Amino acid sequence: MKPASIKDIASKANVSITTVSFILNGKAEKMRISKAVIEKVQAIIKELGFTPNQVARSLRTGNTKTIGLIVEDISNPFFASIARKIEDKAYKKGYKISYSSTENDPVKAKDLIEMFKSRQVDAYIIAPVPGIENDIKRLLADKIPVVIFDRNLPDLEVNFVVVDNFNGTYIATKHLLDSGKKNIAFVTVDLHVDQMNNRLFGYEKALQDYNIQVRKDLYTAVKFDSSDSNTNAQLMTLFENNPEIDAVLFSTNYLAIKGLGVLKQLKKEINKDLSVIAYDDHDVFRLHSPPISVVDQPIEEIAERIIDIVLLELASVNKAVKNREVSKVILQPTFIER
Amino acid sequence: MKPASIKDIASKANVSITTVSFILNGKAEKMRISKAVIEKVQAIIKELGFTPNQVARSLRTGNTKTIGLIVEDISNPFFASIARKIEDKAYKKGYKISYSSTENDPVKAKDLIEMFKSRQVDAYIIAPVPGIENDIKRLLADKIPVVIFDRNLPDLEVNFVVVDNFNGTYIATKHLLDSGKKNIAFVTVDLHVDQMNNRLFGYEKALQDYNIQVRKDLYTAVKFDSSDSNTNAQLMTLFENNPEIDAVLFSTNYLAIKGLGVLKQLKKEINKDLSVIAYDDHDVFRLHSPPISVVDQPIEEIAERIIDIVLLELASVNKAVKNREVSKVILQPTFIER
DNA sequence: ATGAAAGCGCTAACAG
DNA sequence: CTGTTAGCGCTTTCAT
Repeated sequence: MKPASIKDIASKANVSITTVSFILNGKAEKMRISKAVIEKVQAIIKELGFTPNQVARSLRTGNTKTIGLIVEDISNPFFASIARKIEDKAYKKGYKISYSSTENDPVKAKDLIEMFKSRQVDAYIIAPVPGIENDIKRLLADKIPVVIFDRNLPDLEVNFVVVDNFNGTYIATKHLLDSGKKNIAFVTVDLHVDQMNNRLFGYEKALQDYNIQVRKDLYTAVKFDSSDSNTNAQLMTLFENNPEIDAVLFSTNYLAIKGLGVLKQLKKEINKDLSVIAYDDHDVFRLHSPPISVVDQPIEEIAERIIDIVLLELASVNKAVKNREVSKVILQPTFIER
Repeated sequence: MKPASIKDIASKANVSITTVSFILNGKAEKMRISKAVIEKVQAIIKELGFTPNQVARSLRTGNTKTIGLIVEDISNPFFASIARKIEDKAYKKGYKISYSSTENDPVKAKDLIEMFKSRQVDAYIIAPVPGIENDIKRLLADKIPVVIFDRNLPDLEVNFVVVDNFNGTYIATKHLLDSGKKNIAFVTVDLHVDQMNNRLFGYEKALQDYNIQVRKDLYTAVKFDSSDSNTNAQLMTLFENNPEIDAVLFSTNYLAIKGLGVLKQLKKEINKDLSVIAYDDHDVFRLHSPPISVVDQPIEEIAERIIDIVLLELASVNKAVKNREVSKVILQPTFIER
């Protein structure tokens, strides 16, 4: 049985569909529709369990009450937590979230934006991959609200919410140096995105500030889509070839998790043979014996700022077309010593 | 600037919109449209970067190429991993995923189904909360594909993919008993859903099979939305009041993670003072010192079976209306000894 | 082999 | 205060 339509409601109530539509959209008051009619119509709506067809509504009004969320990988706890928070707030405003994972593939990312576009999502929340700048530019040109996060695209005049990655590794490295470490390794991922670059710079700058030479051989970039065994082999090599390493800073949580596995295999004793700092907190680090210090990103706040900006833009999109300033939010990471 | 419509393409190519539509939908051949026209139209489509408006298409055809995913909490790694797998396969078939978290609240769950319905999603993947049976029944009555997972609703004739929860705790408990444990505590969550009930039954049955009496005081049910500190206090009490506990089985991964924190505080030494088994694997358990044994659910396979069933139903929904048998998939957990 | 036209369900300008 | 009506962009039947 097909669901009831506005027409059915109208005929059953002996009113026009306009009347029903107005009541549905809370414009009954403004249109001075009689209380009696309003109540009658609402009773029938309830009786038939009628819900307006959002697709038809979208076609007519041009907005879908849907926000597109594009991240690298929704199963990464960092993104999953943000997704959850965003969903929560969006839901309260009647918005739904459609998500997609780019796997850091610009082609897929472009394709996803295309798909979302054809589905007419009202706004985009994107953790950008390199090479996607033009697609985002096009969105912006069409006055569609966009917020990017996690990574910034410095060339783009777009809302963003990022964490100060440079400072994150800077304070972590400084901490290691202050506690007397001399040979600090840095393990990162082979992605030349703004955020990873800055994490490297923070590490290097701290070393320089302490007049310690940056040693290329203590720096390892693991390929993004490297297999588990390749990653392990690469890390293994790093530690075996450089037994003088007395501390290691991992630039992502999943690398740190892999690294801990490798160190365990090598029977390196953490805090005795060497110190470990991870980036992005995770239960693993808190419960590890010994616990692992981390650079923590304020996930809740990231999510909140993102969705606030989106909802703000969404609310004002039909209002004054005054060119709103873009929001540039840079949050500070914190170092959690354990 | 508004995006191009099929009309624009048609007029620019001097053909009717029908022709364009046929070409768009791969029906050009069948309609024997000349090659010249096809090529001309396609060139113009590419030139204008035209993509069909999926909303209009949906209104007309009644399908949105969107699947609604309703879980308890998308940020839970179990659900996030499944979400990722499902997204992947769905994407390849041109489907997008809209997700929502129920927070185990039947009211919210109902509301979500309502929202998805009004958005005309083509199919539902649901980790059901109690009290939602009727809403699912209604979906089924409307011949909308539904797959439920994680928890079964025994009263419903609906596709499901679940893991044998009874057997999961049974084998874990048996393992503990075989290694000579006598006072095995069971920590679970205060949710009387099929899946949690079965985990309790598996534990109890194993004890009975070994002629060991089930002791109520070694069983603790933490409230679902209990605060961290309350949960910790409750666990603390359990271990302090019952120093004879020589093993503990946690029925969820997040409870086990909290439990490990508490045991750490109590300075209990794992594998010496007592053994610990968790439910659902997690990096935390693998990397823990000592590593924690777990009952592992085959996440990949769960996701695969779910999406396969959904896509199958979606593909056959317009075909013969023969009443397809519902798929009942029960997967086996494995015990990972560490 | 191609075009005209109806209509999916809804909103909102306009007319009474 | 309420009704009529014109689309939103697309698919598809029917006609040519």
